[in-house]
Amino acid sequence: MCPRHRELSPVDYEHTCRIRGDGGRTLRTILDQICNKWTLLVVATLDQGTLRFGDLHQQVPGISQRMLTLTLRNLERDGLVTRTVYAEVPPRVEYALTPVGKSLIPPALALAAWAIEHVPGIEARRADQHPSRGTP
Amino acid sequence: MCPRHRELSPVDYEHTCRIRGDGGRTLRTILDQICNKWTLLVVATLDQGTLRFGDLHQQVPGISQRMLTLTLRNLERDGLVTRTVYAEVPPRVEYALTPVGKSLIPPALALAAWAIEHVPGIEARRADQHPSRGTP
DNA sequence: CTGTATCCGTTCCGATACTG
DNA sequence: CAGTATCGGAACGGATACAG
Repeated sequence: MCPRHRELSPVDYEHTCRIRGDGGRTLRTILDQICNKWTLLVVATLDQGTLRFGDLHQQVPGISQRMLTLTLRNLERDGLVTRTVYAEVPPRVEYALTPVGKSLIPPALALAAWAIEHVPGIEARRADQHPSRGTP
Repeated sequence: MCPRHRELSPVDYEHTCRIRGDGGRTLRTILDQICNKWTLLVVATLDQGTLRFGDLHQQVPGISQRMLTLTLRNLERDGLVTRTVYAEVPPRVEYALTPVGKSLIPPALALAAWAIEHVPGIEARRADQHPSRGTP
């Protein structure tokens, strides 16, 4: 335990160090992973079950073909989704969550719940402070 | 409930829709907010209690003065932290979490716990797939 | 001590065109 | 259907210098 934390209560220490940990490196690794605007939404969408590329493209609103491909490639590389190619004409490719991928859903839910509860208030604040610039 | 979700089980529907919600807009709002590399670390650091600008600069490893200022200004604008200026020489400015800011800690913990559990495996996968650069 | 202003390279990502 | 390739604008963020 680092000296600065000696006087914190156990619960505070647990909070602080679990998040800040190794100088934030572990947390930043996952943030780098999920914070690219699309990853979490793709994972959440795949929580429904196996989906084809085209289905994902339809169900994740606003994602471009390029970003969907890149996102899925990263998720596959990290072992969060599986990619199954069927040698048919026309081609069919199916994506599904691995157990590791599924395990990301509950933390994502916690974040989503927080967002649903607090984002409206945050946006109201922003609107108050920048009356001209709102949601485009 | 949208037509595509009619046949999902209630729990699946709850999962999917709580995350994907309004086309992912609410979730993306908070992701845009916390995914800027520093916000979550600053919030986690402030979980200790009130801190001065210089303390934060020391305790968040690697953050630049500029990014700390910008991050704190955004958090203040969104009502997650308070900023208190004391008219002294030299000046003293203290930052603290608001209740809304504190409420972000538990979801952040859930994410951090996931990262601590799974990031090592993910990095091992990446290392396997990119063994070395420059092998002849 | 607590910032602001400016420069500037890097990364992100949308649009578009093309392919098996 | 399921990608890949390329371009270019925009945003991110580090370094540095300057200021109240």
